[in-house]
Amino acid sequence: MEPIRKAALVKATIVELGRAGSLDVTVSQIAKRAGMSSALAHHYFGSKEDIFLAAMRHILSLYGAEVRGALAAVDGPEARLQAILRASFSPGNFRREAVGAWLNFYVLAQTVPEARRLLSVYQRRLRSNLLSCLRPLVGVRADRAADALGALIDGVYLREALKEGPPDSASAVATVMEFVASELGKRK
Amino acid sequence: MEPIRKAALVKATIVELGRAGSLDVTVSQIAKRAGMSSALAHHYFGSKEDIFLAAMRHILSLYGAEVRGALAAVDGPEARLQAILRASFSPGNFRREAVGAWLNFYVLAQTVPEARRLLSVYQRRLRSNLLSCLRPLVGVRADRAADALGALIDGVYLREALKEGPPDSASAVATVMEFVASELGKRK
DNA sequence: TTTTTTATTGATCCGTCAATCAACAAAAAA
DNA sequence: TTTTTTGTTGATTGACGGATCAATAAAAAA
Repeated sequence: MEPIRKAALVKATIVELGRAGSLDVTVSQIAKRAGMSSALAHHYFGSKEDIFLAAMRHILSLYGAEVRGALAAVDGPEARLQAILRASFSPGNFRREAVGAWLNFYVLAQTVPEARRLLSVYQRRLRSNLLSCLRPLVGVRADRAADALGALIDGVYLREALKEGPPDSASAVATVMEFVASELGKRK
Repeated sequence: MEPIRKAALVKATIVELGRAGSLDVTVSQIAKRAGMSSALAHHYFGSKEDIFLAAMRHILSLYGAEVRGALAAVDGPEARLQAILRASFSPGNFRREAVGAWLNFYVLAQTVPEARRLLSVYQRRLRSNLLSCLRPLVGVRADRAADALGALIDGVYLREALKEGPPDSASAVATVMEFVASELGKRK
């Protein structure tokens, strides 16, 4: 039962986090959505914080898997770059709940060291992925470009959280591609 | 007394928000830092939410003033663009507390309509400022570029919230400038 | 079959906190 | 001076929520 319950709770947490748009979500709400009592949630995870962290790990590993999959399917720095971006804004990651949850993970990271660590891991991995694509393309400028591109992706996520209506992957990718294209010196 | 007390509370709110890194700041904490009782805080502002909104307006208007001032001092689209960026990352805005507060305003905007409205106003104004600089420089690509640049600025703020140590204005501006430079087709 | 482990919940405890209120002080107006 | 307005707080209320616990059922092991 344990793995099933935990998975249900993690999923429910992400939904509730996205719905509420803040960390002010009660364990009872989460448990209810996952179809169990709050006591059971506490039984499997020790605390509310642990539930949040599990949800964070889930989203992060989902994202990681998607990127890895996309990278495995293509060849060459430009194609790889594009793959990373498409994965970053794929419907799996770039959806209301996930975006809402994401924003809150940043907040969580302000107070919970483990959350901060997880977010740092994500940032470092993204950076190193971007760097390996950019280095062959823009040489020494790759470092700065990777920083900018990473920040840009996060910024697009952040702004999506404010918009209403369903997220628009295509437009998000287009916005980021605009940056990449000009960075690579290609004008259409 | 009213304006003095209110100002003190607003300032204290920003400090506490930055310190805690979340909206989980009690009225008592804020009031204490501002040198008064929580009851008095409630007396002058009706509710905690009003205090947050006042703090938000304060930061936003501070930012607006800085940008306006910087714009008034220069001429020509490129110089104006640079002025906006320098103002965005000037020590006045780009400091620990303000950045921490900023992140939380995004969270607040998820639930409080007025907060969302304020943030939208900021975004629109920034966008229109950027657009007026970019249009003469990159023509039809200006729209997308303005979106990207706006998101990039927010993204740099977001990431700053995660870093430890004092914010580094220079490096932030450099990162964003990297984008602008390549957008304008200028390689160094 | 008896015993132990696992799954589950309702009720409850304990702390926190926004908001209110009664009371008091002090300045301003009458 | 008396009265009113303004400034201020300690104490209290009422609600909420994380965590714990006692109790029950059901499955697994002995």
